[in-house]
Amino acid sequence: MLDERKAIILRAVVTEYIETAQPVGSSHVATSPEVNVSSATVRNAMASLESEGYLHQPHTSAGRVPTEKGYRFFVDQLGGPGRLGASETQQVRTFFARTHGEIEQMLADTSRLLSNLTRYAAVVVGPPHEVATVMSVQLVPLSHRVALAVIVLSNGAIEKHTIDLDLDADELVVSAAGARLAAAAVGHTLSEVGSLTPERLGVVAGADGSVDRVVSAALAVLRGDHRHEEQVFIGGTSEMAAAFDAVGTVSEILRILEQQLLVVNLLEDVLGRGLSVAIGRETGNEALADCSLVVAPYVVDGEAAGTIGVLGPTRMHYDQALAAVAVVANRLGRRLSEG
Amino acid sequence: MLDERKAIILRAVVTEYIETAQPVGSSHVATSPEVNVSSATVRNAMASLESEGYLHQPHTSAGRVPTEKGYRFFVDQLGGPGRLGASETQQVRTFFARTHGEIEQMLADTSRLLSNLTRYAAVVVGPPHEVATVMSVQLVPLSHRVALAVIVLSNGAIEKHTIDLDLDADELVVSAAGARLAAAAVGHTLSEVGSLTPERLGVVAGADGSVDRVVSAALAVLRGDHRHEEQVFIGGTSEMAAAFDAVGTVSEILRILEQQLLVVNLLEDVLGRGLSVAIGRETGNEALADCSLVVAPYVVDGEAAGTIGVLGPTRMHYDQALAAVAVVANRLGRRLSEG
DNA sequence: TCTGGCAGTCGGGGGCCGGGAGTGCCAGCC
DNA sequence: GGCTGGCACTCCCGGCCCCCGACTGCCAGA
Repeated sequence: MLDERKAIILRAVVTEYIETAQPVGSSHVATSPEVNVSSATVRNAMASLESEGYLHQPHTSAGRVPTEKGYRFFVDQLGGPGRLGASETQQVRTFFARTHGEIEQMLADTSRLLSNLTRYAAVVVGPPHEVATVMSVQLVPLSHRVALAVIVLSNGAIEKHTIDLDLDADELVVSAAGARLAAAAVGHTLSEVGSLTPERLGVVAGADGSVDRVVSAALAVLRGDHRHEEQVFIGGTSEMAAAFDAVGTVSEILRILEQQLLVVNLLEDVLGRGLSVAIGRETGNEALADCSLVVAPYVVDGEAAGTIGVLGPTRMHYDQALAAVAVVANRLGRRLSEG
Repeated sequence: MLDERKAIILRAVVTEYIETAQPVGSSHVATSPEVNVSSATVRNAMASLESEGYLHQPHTSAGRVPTEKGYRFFVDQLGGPGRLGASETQQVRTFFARTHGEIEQMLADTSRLLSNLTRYAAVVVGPPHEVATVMSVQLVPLSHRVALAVIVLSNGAIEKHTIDLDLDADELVVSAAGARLAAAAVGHTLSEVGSLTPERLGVVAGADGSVDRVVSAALAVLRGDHRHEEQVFIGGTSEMAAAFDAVGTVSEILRILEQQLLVVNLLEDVLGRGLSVAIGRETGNEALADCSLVVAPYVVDGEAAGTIGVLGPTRMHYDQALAAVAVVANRLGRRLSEG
C-alpha cells in the first residue's frame, strides 16, 4: 500500500497526464495545491513509485507516465465521487424523458447518448431474449415454401425466423400450425420454447399430417442452436478515433468493435470478473492494450438484463466515464422496467 | 479530350499512385511497358496534363499526383474491364450459396462481404419498406396501456410500432382492433396503409367505442410522419481506417458514417446524379474530400430496391471496387428476388 | 516531333548543436 | 530523520545547415 503522500502524488500525475497526454514532471506536480512538498521530495516519491511499478519513464530526462498498475490504483483508491456535470445530467434527464418507442431504437439512442456524454465509444448490449416471455407467436406464409415465424416478447423485442417448409403448405395449414405453436409457447420464456419437443405439441412421431410437419419444422428452427445473439449497439466510434494518434491503433480497435459477439463477450467477461473498469490488457484483448473499458450492468425488473460500456484510451477520464455509465445504466434499467 | 499518349501516361500515373501512394515521376512512367517514349517526352506530357488540371505537383521537385479530374478521367475513359479475381468470385459465389434466413442478417453479411472483397468500408442500404406489401398485421398487448403493432412485409422484413392506448383496453378489444386493421391493410403496400383514414375502417368520427379508439390510435402511429428510414448496414470501417494516415480524417469519416440517414442520402444523391463513382468532393460532402464512393443499385423483382456502395480513399482501386459492387449488387438482387 | 542532356529547384534525411526539462543524489537544515 | 535547495548529469527536441537525390523544365540536335 502506498503512503498518503505517494498516493496524492500518483493522483496528481494521473490526472495531469489524462488531461495533457504529456509526461508529467516533478516540478509540475509540486505546484499542485494538494502537494505541499518541494519538487525534490516529489522526485524521491516518484522514483519510488516507478520502482514499485505505478509509473513509467519514457526516457531519462522525461517526466513520468502512469502504468496500468498506476491507473488501476488511481481508479480503485483515488477515484473521486464521480459526479456528472449539470449539463450532462440535464442531457440524460431530457433524453430519458423524451425517448419512447421501440426498444432497439432506444438502445441505439442510448449508445449515442453515452458517447456524447463521455466523448468515447459507447457500447450497449440489449437484454437477452431467452428470459423474456413470449407474448405472441405467429406464422406468416411468405411464399409457397417459406413462412416467417414472428415471436413477440414481453420486453417489446421481436424474434423472427424464416422457416423452409418442405411442402407447399396452404394458408390454413400454416395458420393452424401457428395456433398450435402459440398455444404451447405464449407465456413461457423463449428458452423454454426452445426446449419444446414435437411430442409436447401433440405431434406423433413419424406423423405426416401437414400441420404436424409444419409444426415440427418450426420447432426445429426455434430450437436451432443459433445461440440467440444479444443485440449490440455501438456509438461514438468517431470520438474514440479522435482520442488516439496512430491510425493503426484505431483500425485495430474498429476491427474489434466490428465483431459484435466478441464485444458482448468482452463486456460480460469484464463484468464477470467483478470489475467495472478494465484497463489496458486487463480487457483481455491485446488489440485493446491502449484502451480502457468502463462497464455497468443495467437491471430490469430486478434482474440483470444487459450491459453498457464505454471504450476509450487508457488515459480516459475515469471518473466521468464511471459516473456517466452508472447514471445511464440506472436510468435505462428504470426506463425499461416501466414497460 | 486527351490524345492517346497523354491518356496512357495519365493512366500510368494513376495506377502507380494508387499502388504506392507516392508521387510518380516521369522516369518511372517511362519504364512502364505501355509507354514507349523517353522520360523527357513523358515530362512534356505530364506538364501539359498538369496545366489541364489532371495532375498536380506537391512541390517542384516531386512527381505528380492525380487530381479529382484526373481520377475522373481515369474512371470514365481508362477504366479496365474490372474483373474480380478468381478467389473473390469464389467468395461471392459461396457467400450467396450459403446465405439464407433473415433479410437483415443477409444485408449485414453482405456489407461484410463487400468490405472483405474491396478492403474498404461497405454500405448496404436495405429495400424501402413503403413499397413492400403487407402480409400480416397484428396487435399484441404488452401491458395495460401499450400494445405493439407488428407488420410483416412481403420481403420478410418486419415493422413494429408501439402504440400507447389511451385506455385500459382488454385483450379482446385489442385483438378485434388488430383484425380490423389486418383486414384493411393486408395486400396493400405500407405507404397505402399509411394513408388509410379511420373512416375507411368504419370508424365513425367522434365514436368512442373502445375498438374504434384503438384502431384510431394505431392508425395515427402508422401514419406518423416518421419517414420509414431505410436500414443501413455498414461494414469494414477498420479497413477504411487503415487506408488513411491521418487520424483526424478517419474520425471525420466515421462521424459521417454514424449518421445513417446522411449515408442513405449520400448514396442516393450520387446515384440520382447518374454516377456510379463519386470522387472526392463529388460526394457532396466536404468531410469526404479524401474519399471516393462507388455505388450501385440492386434490383429486386425488376425494380430498383436499394443501394450498395464502397467508401475508400480517392486513391482506391476503382476497377476492383466497381467490379465487386456490380457483382454483389447483381447477386444480391437475384437472391432477394427468389423470395 | 522526339530525345538526350543539362541546369535548376526543392524536399527530405542526416549530422550537429544548444536549450531546456527533468532527473538523481547529496549535503545541510529544521 | 526527513525535507529541501542545489548541482551535476542525461537526453529529447527543435532548429540549423548542408548535401543528396529526385524530379523538373528547357534547349539543342537528330
